[in-house]
Amino acid sequence: MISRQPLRDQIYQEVLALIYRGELPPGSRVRDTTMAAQLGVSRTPVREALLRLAREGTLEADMGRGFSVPVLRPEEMREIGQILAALECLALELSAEIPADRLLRLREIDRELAALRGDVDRSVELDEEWHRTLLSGCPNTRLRAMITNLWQVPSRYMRAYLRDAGRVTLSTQHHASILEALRRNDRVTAGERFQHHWHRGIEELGAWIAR
Amino acid sequence: MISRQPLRDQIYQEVLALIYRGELPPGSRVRDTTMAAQLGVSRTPVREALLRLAREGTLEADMGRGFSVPVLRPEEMREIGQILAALECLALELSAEIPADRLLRLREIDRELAALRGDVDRSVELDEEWHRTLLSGCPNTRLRAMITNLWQVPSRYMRAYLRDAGRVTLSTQHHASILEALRRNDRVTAGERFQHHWHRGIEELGAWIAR
DNA sequence: CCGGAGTATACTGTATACAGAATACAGTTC
DNA sequence: GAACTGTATTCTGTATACAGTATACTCCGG
Repeated sequence: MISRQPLRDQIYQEVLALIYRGELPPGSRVRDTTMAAQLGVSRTPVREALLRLAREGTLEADMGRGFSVPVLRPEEMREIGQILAALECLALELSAEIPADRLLRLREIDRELAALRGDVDRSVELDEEWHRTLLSGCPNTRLRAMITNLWQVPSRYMRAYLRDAGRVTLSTQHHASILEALRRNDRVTAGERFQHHWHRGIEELGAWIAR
Repeated sequence: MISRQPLRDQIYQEVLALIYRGELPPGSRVRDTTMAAQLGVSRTPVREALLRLAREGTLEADMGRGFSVPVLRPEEMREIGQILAALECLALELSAEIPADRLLRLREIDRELAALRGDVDRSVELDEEWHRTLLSGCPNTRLRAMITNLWQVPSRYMRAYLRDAGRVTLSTQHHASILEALRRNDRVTAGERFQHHWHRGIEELGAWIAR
């Protein structure tokens, strides 16, 4: 079965990648006509992609003034962080006991993450994959999709932070302590540690943005 | 200050209202060209509105086959219900103590809700307003916006249910018990009752859809 | 040398046009 | 009479065109 994806979805991915890679830095305007020319498509699917990104918080849309990459605000990161912490905890609660092979896979990702030095994009990707893997057993499809979508905001913040601060030590020790609780199937403790993990991350990013 | 709203937003509201009112029943296809002609605008802003509705779950978008109003599935209601229960609880936790005048306003809405007989749309609107009012003190703007957006799914289900079942007794007694806990500023109990409220609602709707 | 008004340019928001795919229907064959 | 195939029509997805508005630049006055 071959899959035909609408242009808007491919463009969506492409623009997201551009923002993630640091081209299109915060504050820069995104002109649909320019983007269309750059990607070799027309404005219509580009605008559809940009409108979606705007609704998801990765872009800003001012009436009559088009789209721009929003500047990083500690507030925004805090708000999204609170939401994601709650939703990921919920997803964990709704999941059945995490099977051993998945716990193994999670440890493996952490190892790879710890071994990385300097590759910002790969680091954040691995962190995201860790969370996705952890919650992959949650039967609430809609919830999983929402979490994946919301992640693009922290993703943006983390990439900017790591790139700027040079610090590529994503807190794998937090991950480890969460896994430890899960290995005992102690969901309550795991949830608490999850919350703690998020709050620490928010604080760290907030302090950095405040400069 | 006059507000110029993009057409796509006005159309968004309009189509949403059409679905809510029961025109465009579940399963019916929504053709952008027809809708555009009906509203006296072009296809472009219509498609932008429909794409947004599709991303929010109020419409379905099949590649190459356009848009349609999804049929009601107990699964979907359960999934959204779990998410909304968690998010509204979070919003309540993040809120400062509910001031007396807001508690009064909430009681007033409940009274109005109890007095209604048969007006489905008004009932659901009031129920939504009750929740919006309750959480209006939450400082997490993003969270509030998300909750409002997510509500369109339960809204659709509740309207269909009430219209079909004829039963217009939206559980105001649950509301009352939640308010009672809040009056004592007992957030934990209020949260628990909130969860209970949602779960009962989900069960009720689920049982009805299963027929 | 600085500030403001006017014009020119560029860009957004919306409308229309076009191409390819999906569906429905009819004709033909078994 | 039923099933399949070819064709016509409709509709989606994408491209292009147009109009109104915001921005930038220049020219003039102070």
